[in-house]
Amino acid sequence: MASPPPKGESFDFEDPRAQEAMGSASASYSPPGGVFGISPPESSRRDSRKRRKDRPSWVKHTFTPHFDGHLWRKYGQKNIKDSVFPRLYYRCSYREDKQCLASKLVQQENHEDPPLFKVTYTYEHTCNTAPVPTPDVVAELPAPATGDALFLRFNSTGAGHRDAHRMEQERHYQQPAAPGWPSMMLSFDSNSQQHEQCTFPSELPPTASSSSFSTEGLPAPPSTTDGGGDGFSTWDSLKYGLNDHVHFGDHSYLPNSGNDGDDNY
DNA sequence: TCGATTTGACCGCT
DNA sequence: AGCGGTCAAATCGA
Repeated sequence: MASPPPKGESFDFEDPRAQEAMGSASASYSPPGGVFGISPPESSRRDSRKRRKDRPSWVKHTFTPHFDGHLWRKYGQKNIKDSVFPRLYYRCSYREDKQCLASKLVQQENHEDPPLFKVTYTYEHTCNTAPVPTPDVVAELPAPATGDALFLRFNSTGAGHRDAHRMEQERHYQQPAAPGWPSMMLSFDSNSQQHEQCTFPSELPPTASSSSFSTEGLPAPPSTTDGGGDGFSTWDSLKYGLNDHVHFGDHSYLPNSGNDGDDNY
């Protein structure tokens, strides 16, 4: 995921070298893989477990670990000592196809509503695949006078995606909608590889989060004939984002985009 | 039938 | 020795 830590989400490097590579910049971000020049592990099982510490890794705290703009395949789950929640292991779906070594560990950290997840990423994506379908949608709602706001803007050539059902499954892991969920401000422009995101807790009225965010002004939901892929449509993306509070993060990285990096929870 | 997930086992690391 | 990350066979679902 080559993306800068969205505002409102903390983002820390576990590997000191990684942090060093970030440089001054909390404001800039580079794909660790390219920065560190660390060779991928050998393909053999034995070697793949070697020198674990040498692998670049960085940590991100997020409410929506399952939807970060890349396609992940779960390959393991483990109960961790001293942790109530199991740790989930994912790697890039294109691991074989494109020798993409990116992987991530997802671990829920608390019972909050929404629950906070710690996501540890290892290796940068080398698959160069477009992040998850970025909808050809521009949907904006005027911010209510109360200050509660939902702002979505998607500008993208995003093609349909094939991994829809998995997203569907993953979204079920999310907590059900609740008043405490963060509302979201999000601006997307995949063409320019830019996005900004800001999540923050608020007492978002239901009307602002979903029901009033009707189909008005939006393209009609695509037919279920998955001509454009497996059905994980722009429409679905939108619905998930609004109703299940899965937001669109880590769409891409932007060298000069804001990276507060240390606004932890 | 094929691809994704689950889960027990293996093994590196501390 | 115990913990944690990964593998891979079994299972599940579309």
